[in-house]
Amino acid sequence: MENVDIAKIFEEIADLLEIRGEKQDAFRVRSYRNAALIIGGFPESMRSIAERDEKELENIKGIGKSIHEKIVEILKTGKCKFHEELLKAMPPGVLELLMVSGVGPKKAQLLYKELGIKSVEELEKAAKEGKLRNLEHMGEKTEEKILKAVNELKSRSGRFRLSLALSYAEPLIAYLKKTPGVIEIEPAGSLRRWKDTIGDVDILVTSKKDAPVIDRFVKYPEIKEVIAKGETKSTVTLKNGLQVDVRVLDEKSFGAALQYFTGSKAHNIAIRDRAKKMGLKVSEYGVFREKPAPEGFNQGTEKWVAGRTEEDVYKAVGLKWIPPELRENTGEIEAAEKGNLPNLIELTDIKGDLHVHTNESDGIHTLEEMAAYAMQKNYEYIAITEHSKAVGIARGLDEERVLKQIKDIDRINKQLKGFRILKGIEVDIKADGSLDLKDDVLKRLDVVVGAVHSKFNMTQEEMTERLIKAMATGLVNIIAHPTGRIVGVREPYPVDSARLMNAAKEHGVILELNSYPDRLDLNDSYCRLAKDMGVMVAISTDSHNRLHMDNIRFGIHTARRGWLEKKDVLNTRPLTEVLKILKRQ
DNA sequence: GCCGTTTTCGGCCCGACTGTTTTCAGTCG
Repeated sequence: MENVDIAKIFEEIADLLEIRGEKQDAFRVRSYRNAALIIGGFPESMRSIAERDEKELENIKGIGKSIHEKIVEILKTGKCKFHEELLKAMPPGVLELLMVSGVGPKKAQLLYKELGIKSVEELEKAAKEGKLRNLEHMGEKTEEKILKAVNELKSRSGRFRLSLALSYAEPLIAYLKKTPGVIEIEPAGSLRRWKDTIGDVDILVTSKKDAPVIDRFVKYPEIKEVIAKGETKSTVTLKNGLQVDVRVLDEKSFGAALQYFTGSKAHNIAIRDRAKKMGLKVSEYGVFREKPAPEGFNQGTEKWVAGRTEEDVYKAVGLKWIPPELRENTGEIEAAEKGNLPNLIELTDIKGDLHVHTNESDGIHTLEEMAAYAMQKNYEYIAITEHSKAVGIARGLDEERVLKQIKDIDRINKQLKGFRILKGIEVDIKADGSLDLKDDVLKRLDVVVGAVHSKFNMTQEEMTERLIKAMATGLVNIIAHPTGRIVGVREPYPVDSARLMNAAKEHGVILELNSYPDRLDLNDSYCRLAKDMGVMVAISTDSHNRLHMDNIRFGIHTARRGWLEKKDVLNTRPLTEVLKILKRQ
């Protein structure tokens, strides 16, 4: 039971309570949803916290007595009695109805109560038969909308990877920029927070009065369907399935809107809650001070106090500006309050790349070409780390070819000034935890990256043992693939992260954060855990061609999401320090 | 169900859009 599984149970409890719709449940629903948000985004697993000390769970803000007990119950038994009871009273299919856009708890309840609908299929059937239009607050249009949404749900492929969403959003932004009267245009939402997957794209625009922003937006040729179109807001679906929201704003409220639409939801709720306690109200239009109603009036007045820039908004609620990547309500607000925000790593801090392939194994460019591109990026060094022989499909190197490459690199290094190619390898960690190349050859290299390429279906314990054994050889500097996660394709292979990191610390091993936009080996929560446990991280690209080196920006933003600072990352250091840390000099 | 610079009870984030209504309920972000 990982955090996501626990979060899912609480999310379902919230849904079920909401559909049940008893008045006194409304705020319980919020509590469960809030708990799901917090647990889902929590940097450490509930399991390892509970193992250390169950009482610690109660210290987490948003988790009280009841939810604390339920977490312990779920960890112990794998399920939650309260959840099961709710499920018994409500056919599980009714929950599915919430996945249909336009159907929320109230409609789901109505559909179930009045028509006995308890699955998406039944909903579709009833809509086709024209049975929905007779229900309260529903008509023909609702019926149509639901049918459309059901089709949409059937064809929807889920969230988009960040890199893909960027490739769709950038041309659209360029298109909108050409609208006469546009002043400023900025993507917000999870795109701005650099989440590794994106549900939809939010674009904010400020413009002169009456600029035809929305009118031009809905004419974008890539649009499949306009879902909503108002004066200041419009929602569409693109042909590729991506949903895009555009909001047009006054300059005066641009900062407030940027803050609001950047999210995350959990962060915003916390910010608004905080503001309220200070007698302020935060909306996308600004920060307002509420004045009490004068004698004889029902309603007080509001005074606009901030909103032009994000800095102003945060300042108004007594906080330092918080980088978008941190806005998940996982401690950043408290840190901003105390002035303890991390000084996040920047792209320009990176001095080299420690995981690069050439055409000697499965890359496409030569040693010289890769080095030249790295120099162009103002790097001081790169490490050439080919696959080893066990990875036959990638033309992995055996001992003999490694020795030959060492000679090649020595030769090229002699011709280079102010730049050095490090001799390395991405050695395969075999199923039993042994390494794929002989010790004496590995010892001759500057850097050894260990990686798993086979038998991903091991149990968590077996996989953790395998990695720890490899670390214990004392020959591995950097461990790649500690989660093996491919965004949207494969969930992480199971590793006991706390144990892994303890072992990394013990053996002086560094964890690799792979910058492939869809192959995040270290995700943000692992980064944060690594930071908390004092384990160093290397942000690498695993480049197979020279342009892959540009992917470093995805790694940087993942690292920022994981609160990493310059000092936490190996390859922000100059070459001499790196070699010292790798204990090769 | 959670929380506390409104502290153990009484609050709990805010606004736009749609479709149904004729002043509003539901959904979404």
